[in-house]
Amino acid sequence: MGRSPSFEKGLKKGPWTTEEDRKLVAYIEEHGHGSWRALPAKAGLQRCGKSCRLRWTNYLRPDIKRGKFSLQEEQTIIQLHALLGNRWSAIATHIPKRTDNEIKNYWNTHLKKRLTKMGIDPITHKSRTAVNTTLSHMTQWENARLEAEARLVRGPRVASNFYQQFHHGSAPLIKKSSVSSRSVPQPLCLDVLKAWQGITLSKQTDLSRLENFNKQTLAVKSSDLTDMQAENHTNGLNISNGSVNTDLESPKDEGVQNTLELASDTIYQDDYLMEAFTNHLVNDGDYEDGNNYWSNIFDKLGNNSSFLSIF
DNA sequence: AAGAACATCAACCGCTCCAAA
DNA sequence: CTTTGGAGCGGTTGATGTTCT
Repeated sequence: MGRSPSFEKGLKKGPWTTEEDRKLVAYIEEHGHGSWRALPAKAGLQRCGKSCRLRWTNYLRPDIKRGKFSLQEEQTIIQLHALLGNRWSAIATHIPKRTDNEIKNYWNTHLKKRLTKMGIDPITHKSRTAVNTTLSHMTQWENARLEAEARLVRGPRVASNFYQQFHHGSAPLIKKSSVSSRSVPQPLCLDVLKAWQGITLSKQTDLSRLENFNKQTLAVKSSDLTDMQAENHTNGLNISNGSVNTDLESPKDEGVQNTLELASDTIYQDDYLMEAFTNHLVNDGDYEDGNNYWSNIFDKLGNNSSFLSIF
């Protein structure tokens, strides 16, 4: 096999000229990109299809925001990277108008260095001087995350069955990307975490510190709020001022609160949220049984319309 | 002022995934 | 079931710009 490199076909490489950009944009605006391989000839470009696709998706597409990353975007990238690792395309789906390439570059040139300077390992997102207890918490979370993602890889039916079992609904559980058929379904565990962050964060007295991140990641649509408020106190949840609160009271909730109080770093507070999330929803016995894992989640959160909309 | 060192980021490469034949 | 080719992903490169000595 092996495809011929573009230079063997006499195709141009390197930086794009404004004339090439103009041709590419004009063609796509009129015809759509269609088959990328066929596009260059039709558009009158001496480029390979791959180069055209890259130029379009990373630079010319109209729905791209360029320029400096905001603090909020930075925090989101760091938190998503802690959760997803170097899965840039997955991270990009959660940061509007930014491309995976741009996020990857920004991580490699700015954020990674900054974290290193702060004494934080950019791979594990742990302080290099972290004590073993933190390590074990994060190991616990990582195991939980990998387990959940492994289930997703095995197939969406796993979660779907739970949903059917508890709610007899027909809403799809896996978000399918509208952009690409190839895209991996977005990890449910991430979305669940987001929802859970919204809940646990609302219990903090110092909510303002993370308010922006909370609003962004939970992404409660204003249109959902009415529905949510109508379901006040369903499953221990209630809605007010755009955030989700919980009435759940248990020794574990106290543990969550105590854990949160230990967190001193704004960005890395999510480490503790992960731990809180893991501890609260997943005890050792339950977690070995995937059914209990998901049924716990749906039991605690599933009747909330906004939460369901996440799926 | 000059050139060395460093930073940035667009673009490329090689690989995998997946649908269609 | 196997093969093929299009598309997308993540890692890396290299041209260009900026800062430092």
